[in-house]
Amino acid sequence: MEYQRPNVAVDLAVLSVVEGALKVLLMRRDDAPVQGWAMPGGFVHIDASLDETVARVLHEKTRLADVHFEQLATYGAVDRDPRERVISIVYMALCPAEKLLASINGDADQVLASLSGPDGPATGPDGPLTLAFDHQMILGDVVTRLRGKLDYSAIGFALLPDLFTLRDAQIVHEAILGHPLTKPAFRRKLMDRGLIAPTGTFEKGRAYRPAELYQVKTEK
Amino acid sequence: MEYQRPNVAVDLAVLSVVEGALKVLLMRRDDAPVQGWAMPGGFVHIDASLDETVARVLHEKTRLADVHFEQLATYGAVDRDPRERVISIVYMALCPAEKLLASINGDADQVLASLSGPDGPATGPDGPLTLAFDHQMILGDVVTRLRGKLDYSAIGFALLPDLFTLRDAQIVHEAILGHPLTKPAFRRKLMDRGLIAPTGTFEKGRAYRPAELYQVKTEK
DNA sequence: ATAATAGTGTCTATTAGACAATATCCT
DNA sequence: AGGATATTGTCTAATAGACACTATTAT
Repeated sequence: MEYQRPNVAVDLAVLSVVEGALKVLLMRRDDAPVQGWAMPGGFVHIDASLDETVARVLHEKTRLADVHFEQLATYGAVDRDPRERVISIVYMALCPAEKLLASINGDADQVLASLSGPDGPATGPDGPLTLAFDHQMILGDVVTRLRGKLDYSAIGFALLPDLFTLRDAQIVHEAILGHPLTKPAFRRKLMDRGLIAPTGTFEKGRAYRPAELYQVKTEK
Repeated sequence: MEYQRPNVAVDLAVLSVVEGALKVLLMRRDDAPVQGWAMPGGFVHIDASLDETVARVLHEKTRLADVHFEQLATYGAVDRDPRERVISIVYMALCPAEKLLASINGDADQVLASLSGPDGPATGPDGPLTLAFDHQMILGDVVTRLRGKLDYSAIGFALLPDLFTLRDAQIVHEAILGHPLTKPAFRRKLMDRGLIAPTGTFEKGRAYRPAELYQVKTEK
């Protein structure tokens, strides 16, 4: 081998909108000298593609499967891991709230942290969290990218279940953008983009008027 | 070492707009079994950051320095290089035409290929080129990203010299987008975005009315 | 004066937000 | 019947394209 090779890892920003707030799944790290909360991650093996590695890490750390993910960026500062050189390819994994909550039930080494904006800290139930490595900075990039892709891609729908109301969609958009939207304009834009279609069925069990359920259009 | 580590390289899409056409710098590869034209690239050494590696490769392969570059994406299919596992972090380097033309003068192993769109082939002076590895697909992603960032970022100005006319800027935008723009709307949008400022000086040596020279605003 | 391009003004079509009215369902 | 939310309609402000007009410079 001509050159000494760096380690290559994938790190995952597992994202969801829970009760109107954008959340990311973090795991406790206690291996000295690296302490604090970190995104789940794992090394890229010599015979596994990046996508296969993401799926493997997702399953190992969260038991999640069939989750939409896409690449964010790659981070390679020499000393981002103080122990040895690690280049991290960061992916965003987007998951509906119910699905994520079912998969991380009751583990004290995991936390769903709130992300308020590109510059705000990741916040757990007891206040701001100390993040390991450069993960706080990366999560800033995550929010920026999410906001940027929200209205020209279908990325927001990956955070919703198969059937959802327009109100659900609005809550997801507002959580990512960090500010409220007006209902008629939001509704029009969503319909005009042609990505979703009404199903003719309605939600049940609500105290008041039920909303129609929509789904993402499959193909065209 | 617990796992066998993959090679990590950076590949550069060195881009410019020359005579109204979007161009990318490609280099001939004759090492069997990999043949065809490829983006310049190089391995990431254990003690060099990604940005340092990009600057090093730029200088080694093109003698260019002080060029704006930004990360595109990372490609990691297991067999994208048939010889051994290589994960490539691809950067776009954006360069004004005069500067690029001065740096690649007269080298037969280099070509400035035209990029017509996300799906069109890279085309040299004698027709479509055969690209090595997955570089044809990557160049499709390059064009898509360029087009996407064109009107919410300052990326287009990195392809212009320090002083430029609004006509120059329009030519660059049209080359990237692949379709003509209307002059008043383009002019208004550029001015409204507040990224550039008139200098009060004018171009010289034109047969007809000279246009005012603009520059990118430094800070605010 | 003329050719050719620089730069500006106006009209219109589209889009997005604010606001309000009506519709519907559960209790 | 009443409360709360769903859904729709209208008005207005901002934006972008089309088109036409005026301005300026070299020859």
